[in-house]
Amino acid sequence: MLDGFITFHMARSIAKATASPSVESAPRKRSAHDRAGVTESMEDYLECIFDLENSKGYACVSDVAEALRLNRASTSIMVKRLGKLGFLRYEPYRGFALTPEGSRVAEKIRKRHAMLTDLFQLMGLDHRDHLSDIEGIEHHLSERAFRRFAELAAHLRTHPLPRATSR
Amino acid sequence: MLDGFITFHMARSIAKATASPSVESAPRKRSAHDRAGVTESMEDYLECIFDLENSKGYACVSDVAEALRLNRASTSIMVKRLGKLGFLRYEPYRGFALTPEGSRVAEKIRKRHAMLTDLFQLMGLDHRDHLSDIEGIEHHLSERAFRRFAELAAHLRTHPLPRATSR
DNA sequence: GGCAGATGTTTGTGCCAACAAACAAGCGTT
DNA sequence: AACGCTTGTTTGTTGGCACAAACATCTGCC
Repeated sequence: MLDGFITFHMARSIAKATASPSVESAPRKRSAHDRAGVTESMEDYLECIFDLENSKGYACVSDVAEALRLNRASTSIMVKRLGKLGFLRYEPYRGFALTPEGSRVAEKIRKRHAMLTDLFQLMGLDHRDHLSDIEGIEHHLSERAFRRFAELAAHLRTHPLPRATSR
Repeated sequence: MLDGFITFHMARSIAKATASPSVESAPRKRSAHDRAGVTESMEDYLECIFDLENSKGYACVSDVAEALRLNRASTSIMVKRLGKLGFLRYEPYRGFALTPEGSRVAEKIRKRHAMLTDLFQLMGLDHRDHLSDIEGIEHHLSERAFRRFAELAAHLRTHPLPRATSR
């Protein structure tokens, strides 16, 4: 067993004399998120609160929890934390609302979400089947990439991509 | 202060009588990853090990740690875990190597990485400036979306996208 | 054969983020 | 005023994943 690298240490000696490493060495932000202290999770909450405020005028813990399919407890804790961080005006038991800063973050994500939904549609991918792709990607688009992808979408609208090969 | 929602409970009563919620309610996989028990982190490790095996013939804890800019301790622990999960053949102090299953996962990510690098390039986005976009996105592309994006890239190669507007 | 330095592993901590269960507050009804 | 339902909060636990520091093992070299 493990015969695939019986020569492990042998190989190491050889490598020392020959090859050089440096295969990959990106800066790497662990756990993805963290653009200036905002985690993906926070972005999700903020986006959701933003949507709720826009659709029914305000958000409450229970609605956010339900929309995100999370526990009320988790939501309450996060709302409190987002308050402490300045993304929400928050008063225990009284409610909460986005601050301009929170709104800014939420809108950034919402825009990415909308653009991606659009782009997927234009590529012939039903956005409802690809919600998790979209939700995954939306947190990882830099401003530059976002703008360029938006241009791509605009281009595809006038110059449709040929129909998918298979499927 | 907080005057923005003094009418919180009032609003709630009103809402009860009028609007309906259901603003958003996706299935949502918390923490993104988790395609059959493989976390993003694991995918990163596997991809890295894959690259190392392909470039110098084998991988060791220190190289992986260095490539991912992580602690040797973290790496050691994860390697052990990946072994237990069947992605690596692993013997303490002796070394490790990808199993076919580990290879499969790693290659899936590597392909997505390569495709995205290509796509970004074709869109006029220097992939080196957008490594974190790419690394973020590569974990979130379903097979279907991946194939379609690959087709998009192929198309862009023959039908270049008009130059970026501003920047 | 034994030591030093490199490499690998274990242990103890910390943080994020989820959950369940217990508890608190607000509001309507009686 | 008091009960009960809904909503919000706190507490205790869990799991992932990172780190530093302590410890173990291996290898090469004398």
